[in-house]
Formats: sequence, C-alpha cells, structure tokens
Amino acid sequence: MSDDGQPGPPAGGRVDFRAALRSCFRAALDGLAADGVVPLTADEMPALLDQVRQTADAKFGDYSGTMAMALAKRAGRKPRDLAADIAARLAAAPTYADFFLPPGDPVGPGFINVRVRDEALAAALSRAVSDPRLGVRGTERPETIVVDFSSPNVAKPMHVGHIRSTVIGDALARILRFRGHRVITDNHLGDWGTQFGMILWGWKHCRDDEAFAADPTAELGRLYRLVRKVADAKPEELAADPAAASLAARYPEAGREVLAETAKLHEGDPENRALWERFMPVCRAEIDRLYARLHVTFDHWLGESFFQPMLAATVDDLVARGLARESRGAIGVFLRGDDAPPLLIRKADGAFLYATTDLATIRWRLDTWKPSRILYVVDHRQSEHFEQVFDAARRWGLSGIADVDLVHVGFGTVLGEDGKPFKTRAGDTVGLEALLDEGVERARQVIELGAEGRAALAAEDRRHVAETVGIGAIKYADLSQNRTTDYVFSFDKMLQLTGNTAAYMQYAVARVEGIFAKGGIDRDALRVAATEVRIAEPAERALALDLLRFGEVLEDVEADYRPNLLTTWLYDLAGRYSSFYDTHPVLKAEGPERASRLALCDLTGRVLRTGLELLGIGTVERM
RNA sequence: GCGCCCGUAGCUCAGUCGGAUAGAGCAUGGGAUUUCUAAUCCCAGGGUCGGUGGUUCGAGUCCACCCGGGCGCACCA
Repeated sequence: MSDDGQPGPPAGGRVDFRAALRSCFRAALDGLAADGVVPLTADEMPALLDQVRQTADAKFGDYSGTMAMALAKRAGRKPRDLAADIAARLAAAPTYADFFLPPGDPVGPGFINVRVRDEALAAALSRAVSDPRLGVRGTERPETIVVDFSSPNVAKPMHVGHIRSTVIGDALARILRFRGHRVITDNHLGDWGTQFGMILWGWKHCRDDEAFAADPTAELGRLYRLVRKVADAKPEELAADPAAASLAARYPEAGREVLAETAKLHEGDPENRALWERFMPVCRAEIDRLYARLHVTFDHWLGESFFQPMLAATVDDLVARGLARESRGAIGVFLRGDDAPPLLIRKADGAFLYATTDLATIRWRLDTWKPSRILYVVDHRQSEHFEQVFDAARRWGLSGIADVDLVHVGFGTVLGEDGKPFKTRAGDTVGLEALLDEGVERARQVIELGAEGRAALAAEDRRHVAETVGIGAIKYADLSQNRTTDYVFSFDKMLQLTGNTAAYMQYAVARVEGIFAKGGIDRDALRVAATEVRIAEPAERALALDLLRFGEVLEDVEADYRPNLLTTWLYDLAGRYSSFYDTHPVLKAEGPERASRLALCDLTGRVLRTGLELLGIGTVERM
C-alpha cells in the first residue's frame, strides 16, 4: 500500500477508484477505532487498506474489502456483523456516494462489495480522454531513484544473458519516471575487471593484427573467449579447443599472468593503460549499436573504471574504522563473525574486487545524487553478494545511508532450451545481435504471409513493422514472466505472434488506428468534445473500468518492481477491447453511442500504446 | 555442511504478500467473416496446486517435516 491511499483531493481531477475507495475505508476504520469497536494502530492501517482490491469476479461488483473477517476476532464480533458495521460507516464516508453505489449487505463470511456508479465511471472516462496523462495520477511523493541495470562487461560481446537486466531495468525506469519520480539510470559497465586482464594477456601473446584491423570488436571477442579457456584450464574445455590447449601447454601460468595484467592495469601501468584506452571505444561502439536497436538509453555510464580512483580510499577507510582487516593476505569485511567468509575488498595481489567498487559506488551515489532508493537489476544468483554489500555499506555509516533503500531487484536465470543456465563466462552463447536479427526475421515472415490488408504495406513500412514486432516480442516474452522465476530462452516461444504476446497488443493498437483512419476522425477534436460519454453495454463498461485502472497497476508494479503485472493487465485490456470490437460497431453507431465508443477506442489505443511504451515496446499505425 | 529459490492443466506459465467455484496462452475439438485489420472473437474438454501434518472463519499462498530440482557459499564479475 502506498501513499496513494491517503485521503486528499484527486490530483488534476483524475480519479483513481481504488485509491478513492481506500480512503473511504480508512474513514470507516478510523471511526471503528474511535468508537472503541476494535483498537487499530496507524501502522497497521496500510495492510488493512491493501485488502481493498478489485473483485475476483465481476458478479461481486468492482471492488471489495475483506478486512472485516480478519478483524472480527479482535472485535469479539461475528464477521458479518462487523462487516455490516464497516459497510454502514463506509457508505457515510465523505465522497463515497460521489463514486460508488451503496455497498449493500455483506456477502458470504463478510465480503464488502462495492460497485462504481455508472455516472462516475462515464465522468472519469471523459476526463481521462481529454487528459494527456490518460487519467493516471502518479505518486504523491516523488523520490529520487537510481536504477542500476544492464551493466555488461564491455570486453566481450553482449549475449542473451544480458537481456533480462537490460529489458527489466529499462521498463522499471520508464514506469517509475511516469509515476512522477526523479529517475537516474546508470549503466555500471564492467570495464575494469579481470576480463580486461584476459584481453591484455591475449593481446600480448596471441593477437591477430590483421583481424583487429578488419574488425576490432570481433578480434577482441575472440581473444577474450580464447584466453578465458586458457586461464581456466579446464581439461574438458581444452579438449574441445586445440588452439586453447596448445596455448595452455605453452603458458601453464596463464591464469596467474592474467590476474597480474589486471593488477598492473589497476596500478597504472602505462602500457596496459594505453591499451585499455585504445580498446574502450571499440567496445563501446559495439554495445552502443545494440542499445540503439533496443531503444534503451542511460543517463550515465559510470563504469567500474570511473570508481577506480576511489577504491584505495574505500579500503583504507573501512580498515581505519575497524570494519575490515587483513586475512590470508587479502583484506575483507567480516560481517558474520570471524568464522564466516568475509566480504573481500582487496585481493592478496593488491587488486580490488567488485565488492570494493560496489561500496565506493554507493558512497559516490549518496554524495552526488542523494537518492532515497537505489535499485540493482541483477541476476538473483548474486543476492548474497548484495546482502553483504548492503550490510557493509550500512555499517560503514555513510552520510545518507540511513535514508536510502538499497534494493536488489533480482531476476531468474536465463536458461537454454536444455534447461541449463547460460553461464556468464561460457564461450559460445547466442549473441544478442543474432537474437534480435532472428526475431525480426521471423516477424517479417509472418508479415509476408499475412492477409491482403497487409499487402498494402510499403516495403519500408514492412521493415519497420518487422523490427517493431520482432524486438517487441523478445522484450515482451521476458517482461511478461514473473521476474523471480528462471526464464527458459526459446525462439519459438518468444516469437510466437498469437496469444499473450506484444504482437497481440500492437495489433489491437493498429485496429484502433484503422477505425480512425477509415472514419477520418479528428482525434484532437474528439478528445476536447468527449464530455458526454455514455456507458450502456456490459462490454463497454468492462472496458471503461479497466482503462481507468492504469494508475492502480503502475502503483502495484512499483510496489514489487514487477513489470509482469503491467503485461498481464495490458493483455486483459487488449482482450476486452477485442471482444468489444468484435460485437460493437463504432463507426456505424450513431449519436452519443458513436461518440462514446469513439472515446473508448481513442483511450484504449493511447493506453495500450503508452503501456507498451513504458515496457520499452513500440507500436505501429498499421500491421 | 550452511543459506536462498522453485515444484500449479499434456506443454509454457499467472495467481493481486491468507479471501469467494484455482486462471491464461500454446496444443486439441467445435463454432463465427454481406459489417471498422480473422495476427481476431465465442464455446468445450482438461487439476489429489510435489507429499504429509499443523495454524483458522478460510491455505496454491503461512509454519514444520519429507520427496524432487536449481543456485550461491574468500581472492571472477
């Protein structure tokens, strides 16, 4: 439950029915407590008001409150009696009658069911149609929120394992921003770690100058993959790669030497530093191209190298404060006593670790941006790491640490079709670019096979549609899954263009556009004139009510950082629209009915488009 | 060994932090197009929610134990 349940005037005339009803319930419960029926403290109120929700089934009304049953025992009353008491107080709450029909008798063991007045629904709908924010209120307490996501290692080509952080992080950033927060996105590039040591070692021992001249990115990628195998020296990997095996035989100390190259870079060795500066633009050009194609942008690109100058001071400070100490030649923060493994912040060879960078980064962000939240959109396998880093940061006693919420927004591992995870360090996974190409190609094939209506699309339009649909399908497949569960990567599944997919909603948007194109409707004029909306048919009412829940859904997405709540709702919304569209003529309707249906179509199109936009998914006019 | 996560329809998954007869999609079977894009809509079959106990008005959801699977646990990130 968030701030939106607080009483208060609706922002900009926008109505959030659930928030309005919660504030009525709050008044009812306050009265209950004041009259001594049941004692209630202020801090348990949010959880109780959370029990005001959309009903499971429309036959029970639009919203229901279930807290009476939970409170009955404490009140020493029968659940139904207490529910009736609450319902009576609810009906008398200020503004209740403006929005809702009288609650009536409690149902079952004590459900208080509420239905929105049709006039209130029509009025809210007509305001939403004329509102650039589509009736969405947004948060009443804007915060500064840092979203740390994507963060690939620039030394190696991006692959499918990077897609979740990128897509989920981008969607969350867009949604939080739309909610009214000040959002700062930061791509914390891995541009300073061991993987650069591998490239440096590879460059010095087995580079191919011609290949580098022809395609620098590919050559650096080759070096990374090759040296990684040589350094790890796993027999089964070497057996499968003769080139790596012969190098490993020639340089048995390769693993140590790679770490030494990394340490030299960190110490400011001129040669390694110069090579790093030469490689960086090559690496950036590669990932920039992919971000452009994904339409993902960042406010900042503060990679590990940016924080490198702060690392020594970070370690010194933690040592000086008695939080960190030497152990087996390394330096670590002992968080769980002397026996449990510490959080290492400096290796025995002097090099720093990613925990060091993470701690320095927290300090810098607190000093610079003073955020109230920092979100880390990172694979859930790193949950322990973040627990430790957050714990260490709190003990560190940084300025502002008490006021910041550090959140690891974890997500399930990307698995291959064989059910095994894509290992970050594994050699040959599906490249991200190849994945996007395949998605677009499959979408293009569907378009070519399509009905005559699509034959009218110009070649340029077809390319654009294929790109939008193909990449949208890939993003949507990822976002529509509960973020905490593992995610099986499957071309066939994500590129299927029927059912619960982005294409279904993009198609609904295109059909809305079709109506306005065919009817030659002036949508701006329609929005200004949409003052007399009438909701008559059940399909219209269901659609209208659903449209007005946009703000509720975004609030819920923020509460748990779960974009799949938005995808589910959008899919339901598109389904309601399709049902409505199938049975209710719009252009052939007349008078107020036609105007009302046009208003519904206009708002549906814009809500779907905006919702997809918040997921980072594009739409097209025709498809 | 310690810690975290998961087990729901044939398949892939939702399930609003305890609420009403457990929902979608795909697949299967049937139906709808003189009408705004059929990439659509409507209908049907399909379930001991891994198992056993417990907590209570109520459990897929919370607790305990068991079965089965995944991940992490000091010098990679």
